[in-house]
Amino acid sequence: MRYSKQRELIQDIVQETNSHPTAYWIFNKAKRKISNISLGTVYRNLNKLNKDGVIDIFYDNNIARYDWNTVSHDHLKCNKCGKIIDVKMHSKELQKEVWKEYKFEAENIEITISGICKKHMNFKEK
Amino acid sequence: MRYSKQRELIQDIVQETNSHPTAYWIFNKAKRKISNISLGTVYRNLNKLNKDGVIDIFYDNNIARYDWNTVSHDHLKCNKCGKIIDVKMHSKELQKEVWKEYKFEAENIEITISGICKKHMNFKEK
DNA sequence: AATTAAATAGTAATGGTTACTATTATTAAC
DNA sequence: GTTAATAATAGTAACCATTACTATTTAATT
Repeated sequence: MRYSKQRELIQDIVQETNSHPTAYWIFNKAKRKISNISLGTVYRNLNKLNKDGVIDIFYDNNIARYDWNTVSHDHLKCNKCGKIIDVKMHSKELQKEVWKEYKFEAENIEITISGICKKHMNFKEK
Repeated sequence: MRYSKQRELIQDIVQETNSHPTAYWIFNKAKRKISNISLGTVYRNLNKLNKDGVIDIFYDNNIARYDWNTVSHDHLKCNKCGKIIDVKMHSKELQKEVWKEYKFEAENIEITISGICKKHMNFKEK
């Protein structure tokens, strides 16, 4: 793979945020540095970086989000503010369970927990 | 909500399969009974049935799949054959864990495990 | 039977993503 | 440093899943 400043920038943008950005968000951020960068370039490079194991893709409902964190982990998504945070659940046990119960050889376990984050919880209901 | 034979048919189709069909699959199946049914009608009614709690929606990467099974459960997806099967993991414990560790109030836990199903596993590598 | 409004078919529009193509830029060889 | 080869780009068109729009049909109510 040949060097390109566009790809370097895209990788930097993904690796500098914890916001699990969409391609479009990355595109807009990238435009501040390379004003004529194309959305296609963003997608092409995000896919390339993902195939090379540099970044992760996951789907939030039907839209792709990109993550610098490539080690297996899970997500909490707040239904009030939409924020997604990384967590590590004990999914090793799930892998064992799924093998024992279903003879299924788990390669990837994706857990998305939606609910209400600390910040947006009502401690007292009126 | 007023009766419509289209909605009844769509509900029947979803409830008669374990294949976690897409809207388009349902649309094609429905056409065999109502040849001029419209794809928009399929989508509108799937959403309506989901809001009424009659069926479930979940996302397989970026496409919606529909499920007659509305009680909380999880999915195993085989990377070889694409088949998705329903399983029940012990996610009550995850709910507790996420509360204890992150003070996050889980409402919905979605676990998708991809890997290799029994049928497509190689027991002996050459 | 007449009235009302919800649901439909058909089609256009939308949003996210990929494909295409002429041009540009990186790398390797001289 | 030039040249040659070709990977990557910008810009745009195409694609696919889904939603929105609108005139017409149909179920329910009077």
